[in-house]
Amino acid sequence: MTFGKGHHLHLIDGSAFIFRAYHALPPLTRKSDGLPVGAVAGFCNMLFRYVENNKGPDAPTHVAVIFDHSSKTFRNEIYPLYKAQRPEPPEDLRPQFPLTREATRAFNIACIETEGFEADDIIAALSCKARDAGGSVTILSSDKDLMQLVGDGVEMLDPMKNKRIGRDEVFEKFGVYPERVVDVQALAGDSIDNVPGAPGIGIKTAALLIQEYGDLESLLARAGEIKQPKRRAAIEENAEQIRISKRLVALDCNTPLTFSLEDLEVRLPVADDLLGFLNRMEFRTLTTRVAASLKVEPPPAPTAAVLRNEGVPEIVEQVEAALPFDSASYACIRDAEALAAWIARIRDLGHVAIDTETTSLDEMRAELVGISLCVEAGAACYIPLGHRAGGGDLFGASELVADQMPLGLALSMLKPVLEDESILKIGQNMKYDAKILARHGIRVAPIDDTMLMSYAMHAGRHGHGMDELCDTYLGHKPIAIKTLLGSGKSQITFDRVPVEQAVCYAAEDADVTFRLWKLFKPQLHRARVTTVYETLERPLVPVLAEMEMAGVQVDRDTLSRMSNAFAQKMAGLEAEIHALAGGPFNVGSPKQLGEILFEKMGLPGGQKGKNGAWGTGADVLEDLAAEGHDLPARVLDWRQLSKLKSTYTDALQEHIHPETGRVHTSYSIAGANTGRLASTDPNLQNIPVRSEEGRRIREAFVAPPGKLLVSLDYSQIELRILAHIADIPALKQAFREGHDIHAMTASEMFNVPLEGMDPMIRRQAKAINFGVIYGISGFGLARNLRIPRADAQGFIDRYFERFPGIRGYMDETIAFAKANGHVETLFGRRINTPEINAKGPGAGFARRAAINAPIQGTAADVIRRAMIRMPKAIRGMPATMLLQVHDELLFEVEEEAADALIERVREVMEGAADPAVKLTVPLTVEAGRGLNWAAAH
DNA sequence: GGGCTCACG
DNA sequence: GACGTACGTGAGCCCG
Repeated sequence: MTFGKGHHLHLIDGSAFIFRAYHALPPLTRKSDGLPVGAVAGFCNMLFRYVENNKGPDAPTHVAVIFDHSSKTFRNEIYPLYKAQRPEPPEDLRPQFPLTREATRAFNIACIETEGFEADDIIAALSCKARDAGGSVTILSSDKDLMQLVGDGVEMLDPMKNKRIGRDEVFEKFGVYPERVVDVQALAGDSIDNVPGAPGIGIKTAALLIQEYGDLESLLARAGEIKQPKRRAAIEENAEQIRISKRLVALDCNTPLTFSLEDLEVRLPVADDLLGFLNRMEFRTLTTRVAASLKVEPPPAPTAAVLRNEGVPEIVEQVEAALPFDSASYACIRDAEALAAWIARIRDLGHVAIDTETTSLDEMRAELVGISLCVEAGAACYIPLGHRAGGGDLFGASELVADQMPLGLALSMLKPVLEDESILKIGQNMKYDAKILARHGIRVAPIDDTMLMSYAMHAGRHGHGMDELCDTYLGHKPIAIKTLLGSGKSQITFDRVPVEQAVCYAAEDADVTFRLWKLFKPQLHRARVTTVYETLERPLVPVLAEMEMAGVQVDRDTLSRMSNAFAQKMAGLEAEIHALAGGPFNVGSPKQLGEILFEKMGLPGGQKGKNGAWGTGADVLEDLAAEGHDLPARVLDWRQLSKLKSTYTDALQEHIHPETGRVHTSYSIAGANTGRLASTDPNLQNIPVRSEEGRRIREAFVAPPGKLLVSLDYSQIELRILAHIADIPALKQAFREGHDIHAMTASEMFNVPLEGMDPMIRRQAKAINFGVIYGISGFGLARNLRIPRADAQGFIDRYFERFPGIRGYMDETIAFAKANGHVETLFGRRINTPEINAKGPGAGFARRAAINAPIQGTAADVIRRAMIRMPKAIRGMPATMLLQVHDELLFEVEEEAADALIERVREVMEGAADPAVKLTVPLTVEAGRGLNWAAAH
């Protein structure tokens, strides 16, 4: 049949699949002869998954996998340097190229490559041809060079993210629609493919220019009109180079084809061919899997070796992770006999993935509704325990639905397993489940946590939530909780979800967790982060769980009184503000305030932001207030009170637990990229302290009768770490001798004596010290100190002159990040820096973040080490660790034991780097105590 | 739901 | 002459 309307062509970017597979998998070899086959294995998994996922009514009618033939193409005649700096493919990948072609043919999918052309050219020609014939096209690739083809029935699909790329997505990426993408690419160039472009012009700028001038030729013709001289020169002087670049990136619909679209019609795999190939490759598990899918007997293994029993575990894991998900296969456990069978299986295997379903995300209030277990990929079950009938009476109470195990019985059966030292419990964000189970008297141990594994390997690359990990690494979108619970006002709690639905959702979560674990466990080692995971991530889980469950006592009356006082003051201020403005308006609306200040009142110095709104930040208002304007001064006061009231005195009261009378925050271990913790619900890491008025909120954080709050914090820990890492003798000596580090810096920089130093000079040195930690810039320092930029730059220059090691540290860190795509802390924590080679303003952000990360991250590692050692160190003392605020730990302790506690904790904190890292500066800890947090700090 | 503003280290 | 910039977070509010 002639290809035409109603037909749908899939074009698979084969080369991208291969490289993806190669880098995603460990270097596997064929058992019988050592032939490298890792990439082939991954490639086959991807093809199998593709075939399985494309069977329904929406299935394509035509499909082809397109490969690059060789590295030399017609583009090298246009520009000899094109892709010239591209490294040769790795030694163990090269022999796998022909095998991937063979694999494609084994799947009975058209396999296409043409001498002298890139895969992209063939994809372009096929897309055009199919589109012109009236069919639709999906290109399975995430290659930006193909985005110019999108539109008119042609779309792309990123196969890893399962994300559709249409015209709008292209616009998002390039700032122009597909037909102008080549213009933008021609201007921006591409350092990876060696497309020269215009120097200093990145995608952002190129898009702006094309948007303004319409297209590339108009831009080149009117280049003289460009206002910014640098850009103008870059374009005027490189016009020819830009035109060449355009020819390099433009894909040609007329690339010759030696076959017709009809040749690409979808064909079913021929069982003998496909199984024969897979078997020859010795992909045992995949062979079995494919045979099952084709409903034929798997062929006997070619050798006696059965991979599962004889090692090469990774390949089994990879293949297992890729098995299709089947929610119909999940079991629902309703009686002790069935549960006993699963427990026996768990004991046999020595591990289990577990997930709890509850009525709330707040572990301190959540009620347990069910538990899911998974013992191997696809083998999962759900135990409903607390599901209730839909409606309920007036008070929301309702009966448990029938046919559920009694909660107590299930837990008493599971407890010995969950507490068994020889059985590994695997979870995604185990702190949550551990806390839920702890409330039922179960101490889960030992554990592994897939969220933390991902964090140890991929911090900075992407988030570590289960849905995202599953989609990214298993190519599967798990059932969204929203589909069960709904959202907004009509949202229900999990106990109201029908058991049948709950089984599919909950068991799948355990299944996903198990598969992620299978995948991540061997990868940790290859990423060299096993130690980080095992010493800085995993052991923190029980420590934080204890702290969160302990909570901190907060006095409701104190907060309530403060709220009332704030409300009164605010009302007064509001009246004054309205009077000054000559009419009422919403003081809390930056938009309205900006209009009042800069339009109605016509005050000077107003600046509009990028979306047309007047800036009304504190710095702007402070400047206005300093010029004697009353209204902005009052607004500043009002804002401070409003913040304190809504975020603290009001909101904190809501967080006091009805039974414990305490506030239980939750720390996310994998929240901040640098290794810091983040505190949520409520955030207890940003309780005011800098202003006198705000600091009083800390008076509401109290010690119970007979006890004291004790606070210990590291003094200048980040500067000390900088002094150590950058190896600055003067700084290190100052820290060893206990000098005032900022005064010392000022003395060194400005040649002034320490005695009788001007506080302003010291303040400037302090700002520079902090700036260095943040990846200093003249602009930033100038803004912070409110001095001219040239002066700020002068300070920085002098600083680098005096402490050349700092410069060295910065340069080396950037170079390391560029070469490796990540930076590291002293303890080996890895912070990925995917944007480090970006062009444009993003580059600055990435560079400063890369400079900051090892310093902030090392400090975070140090306090993590201290916290992990703390339970043992203070065992037997009448004391509890309550809170962490980045460089501070807060404890509650019986009065008489405060001295002993401080001594013990200080010892642990000051020695926390030992013995893994021998710091060449001392860490010192300052301690305070009192009846409330304000007094203890 | 994004942007603004502001609290902390 | 002004692409834009100090690093890392979370929460509450306004507004479309």
